[in-house]
Amino acid sequence: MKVSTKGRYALRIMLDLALHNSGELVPLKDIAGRQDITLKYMEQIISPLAKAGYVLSLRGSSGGYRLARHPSEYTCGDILRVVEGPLAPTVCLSSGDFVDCPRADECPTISFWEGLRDVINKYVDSVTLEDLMNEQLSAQNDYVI
Amino acid sequence: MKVSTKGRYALRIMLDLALHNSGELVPLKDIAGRQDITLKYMEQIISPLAKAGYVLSLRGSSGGYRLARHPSEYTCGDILRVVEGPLAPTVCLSSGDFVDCPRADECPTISFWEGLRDVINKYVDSVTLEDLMNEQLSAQNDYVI
DNA sequence: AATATTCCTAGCACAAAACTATGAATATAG
DNA sequence: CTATATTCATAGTTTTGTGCTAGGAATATT
Repeated sequence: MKVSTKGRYALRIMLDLALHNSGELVPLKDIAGRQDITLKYMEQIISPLAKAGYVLSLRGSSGGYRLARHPSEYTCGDILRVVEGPLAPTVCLSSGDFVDCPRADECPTISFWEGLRDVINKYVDSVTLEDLMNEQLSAQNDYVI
Repeated sequence: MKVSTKGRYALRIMLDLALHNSGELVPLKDIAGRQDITLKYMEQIISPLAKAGYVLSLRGSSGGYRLARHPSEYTCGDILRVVEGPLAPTVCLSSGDFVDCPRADECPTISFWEGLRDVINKYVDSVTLEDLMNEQLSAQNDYVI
C-alpha cells in the first residue's frame, strides 16, 4: 500500500513549481538542486505531467517549465493519478471494469475494495496544490519566528 | 497503491473460516480447494494470523484452524495490518515515528500523507468480517432466488 | 504404525521500482 | 552563426519486492 517515489516526487516537483510561480520558466536543474532528485529521473517524472497539460515547457537555453493553471486548480489526486495510474487498491478495480477476475460476480470483498478506492480518491482530491503551498509557507514562518 | 495478494488472500481465508465457523477445525486443504490458493502459500499467509492469535490451530490428523473470536470482532484493518504491516502510504509513516527522512521537519507533504493514512485506516477499520459475511450470504441468496 | 495435518525455513523466478545513460531536437545567448 | 542550455525520447541497469515452490520437521489422530 505504498505510493511510489514517482508519485511522491511528482507532488514535490509540482509544489516547487507552485512556489516559484513567477511566470518565468523554471529549469529542472534548479528544482533538482532544491529537491535532491536527479535531473534525469525528474525528466521522466515530469514528462507525463507535461503530456497531460499540467505543466508548460519550452526547450533550449533559458527554457524550463511552469504551471499551466493556478495551484488551486490542481488536486493532489490529479497529480498522483497522472504519474501513478488509477489509485485503486486492487488490479481488478484499476482497469475501468473488472475484466480480469473470473470471480468478480461472486466476489464478497469487491465492494469492500471499492469503498477503499473511493475514500482514497475522495481524500486525495480534497487537497489542492495551493493547500500544500500554504502548509509550506506557514511552516517557513514558524521557522523564522 | 496496491494491496498485495497476501492481504487479499488473508481476507478471503478469514472469510472462509467465518463462513465455516461451526466450532470444528477447518483444514487448510479445504480452504485451498474453495479459494483456489495453493496450500503452501496459504500456510505462509495464515501463519502470522495464528501468531497474532486471530485463529486457533491444532496439528495432526483432523487438525486445522478456526476463528478465535466472533466475526464481528475482527475489522478488515486488523487482518490486513497483520499480514501487510502498517497501512501507510509512505515508508516515513510506517515505522512509528519518522526516523528515516532527514526532511521530515520541513516536509510540506507529510501532513497530506498522514491524512491519507488516517482515512485509509479509518475505512478499513469500519468494516468487519461479519459485514463481509453478510455481503457474501446476501449475494448467494440473490443467486438462489 | 500410518496418516494427516500444522509449522518452519529456505530458495527461486519473475516483475516492478528506481534510477542511469546516451543522445537527439530545439531554443536562446553571445 | 556558433556555442550552450535546455527539453524530449528511448533504452539499459540495478535493486527490491512479490508471489510463489520445496523440503522436511513436529505433532496429533486414526
